Amino acid sequence: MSASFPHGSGHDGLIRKLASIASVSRDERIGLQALPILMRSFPADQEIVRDGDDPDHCCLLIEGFMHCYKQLETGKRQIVSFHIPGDLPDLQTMQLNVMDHALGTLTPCVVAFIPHRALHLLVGEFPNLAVAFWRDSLINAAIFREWVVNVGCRPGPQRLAHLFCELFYRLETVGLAHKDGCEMPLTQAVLGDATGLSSVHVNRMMQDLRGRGLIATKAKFLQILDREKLQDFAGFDPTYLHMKEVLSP
Amino acid sequence: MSASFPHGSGHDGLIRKLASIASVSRDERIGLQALPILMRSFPADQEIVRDGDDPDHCCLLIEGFMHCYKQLETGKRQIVSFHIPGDLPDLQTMQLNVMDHALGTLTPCVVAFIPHRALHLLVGEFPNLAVAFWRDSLINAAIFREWVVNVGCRPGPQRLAHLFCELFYRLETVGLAHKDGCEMPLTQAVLGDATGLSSVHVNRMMQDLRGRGLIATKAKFLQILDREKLQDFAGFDPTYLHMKEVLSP
DNA sequence: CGTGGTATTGAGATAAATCAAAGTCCGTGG
DNA sequence: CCACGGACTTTGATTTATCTCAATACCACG
Repeated sequence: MSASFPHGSGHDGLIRKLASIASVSRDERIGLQALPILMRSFPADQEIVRDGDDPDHCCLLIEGFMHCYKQLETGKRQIVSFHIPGDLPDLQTMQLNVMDHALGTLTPCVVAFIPHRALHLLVGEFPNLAVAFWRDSLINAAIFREWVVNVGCRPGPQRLAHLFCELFYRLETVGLAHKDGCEMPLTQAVLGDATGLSSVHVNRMMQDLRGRGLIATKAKFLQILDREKLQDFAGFDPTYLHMKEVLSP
Repeated sequence: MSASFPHGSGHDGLIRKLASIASVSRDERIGLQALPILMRSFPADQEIVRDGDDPDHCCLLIEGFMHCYKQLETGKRQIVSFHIPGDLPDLQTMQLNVMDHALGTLTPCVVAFIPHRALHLLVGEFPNLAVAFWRDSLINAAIFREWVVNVGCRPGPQRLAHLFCELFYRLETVGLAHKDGCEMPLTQAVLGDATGLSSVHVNRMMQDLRGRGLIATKAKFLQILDREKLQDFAGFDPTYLHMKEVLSP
């Protein structure tokens, strides 16, 4: 199993995730290891959970990029979050019955499905794990807040730059970044749907960022030429990601 | 005490809030009643929690309107949420050490302060209350998502209309709306900071909404002339507020 | 009855959208 | 190995939504 999925089994991924946001005891680890997990692979651009669904399981992303989005009747689409390996993109379905958005793959993905029933039993036994999940939800909410700021009041180039800073930072945290950049398998149309810009404008703003010597792109790789300068330009302050905070027992 | 605060003591407000998102047992109610709560009044436009703070208590809004916002170095300001009586606008400080935004009053407010220490003891004793808090956080996150959509891809008039629908709906839920509208003590500049529009543009878009026969405004009251039409126009679907969902024990 | 904060109006500037056409890249199959 | 097709990126030209600045009008309150 872990042979076929280079980034570890679902259990390992989940334990690593929770350990990164709260301390996890030995018993809790054993409980997590016992969770029934179903691993599945998906092609790119596949809808995994539909808007309006009431799923009976959560997803843990093992490999690939996913996104949450809302499709408006006007034809417009807004991406509200990107997800990278280690994320629990629809954790809220444990507590909220109806999906108010859709969840889909952006690239080919490996996803681990964990039944709500098993998760509820587990957090019933280990309240500390409920706290870890709650904390994860709160960090996600903090990211949403920053996205409101991003689309609400940053000009095009800064808006893209800020998104790049966030993704780089998050990928780094799970060991998926390189020294000078990261994989960025997102088309300009996708970046547009995430930033509230048209794809044509995204293209021009990327040229702007390249012209400023902040980034370079080759194929699906985003090279960050000067991280400090990029962050300053974007007004990026990683505090909102709440990564380096003291872990309480 | 409850004599001086018409909308009930802090304890009542908190119990009502939690009961609206999860079932609360008799013992839990007793535990909540025993919380040490400090009530305070504030004038309008006062910052209650600062960006970067690490508070040791949560706020429960008893009376008035509050808002969460981020001030950018560029001088721009983005409001990321509005809060009405019954809300816990900084509940996340129970789990996240650093405020990544500020919290302030919009109107004169009555706020109940509840120490983290007491809350942590309580949720330690009653894990079900932790779930209720978690659920509240998730509903707030759902509202942030919808705000990303609002600012990201709705045109001016629809954007304002959507915000009005949301506020009316939420005020209704806590019994603070009238049949045909609600108090709306928000200046056009404030509405602009929330929707990512300039105050001048807000003014023109309000005229647009009035011209369409959707709303009317007198003094600080927002009259909703045709709720159906307004919701259709805004593309408003209250699902994301997760109000009517089955309450699990 | 001022006076300060809002709301409104007008005119001009600008960021970003739209539409349409090339251009580039990349995988696939012949 | 090359040619093809489809998806993505880039470019140009035009239109539109929204911003900015500045002036004026309207209240509500002391």
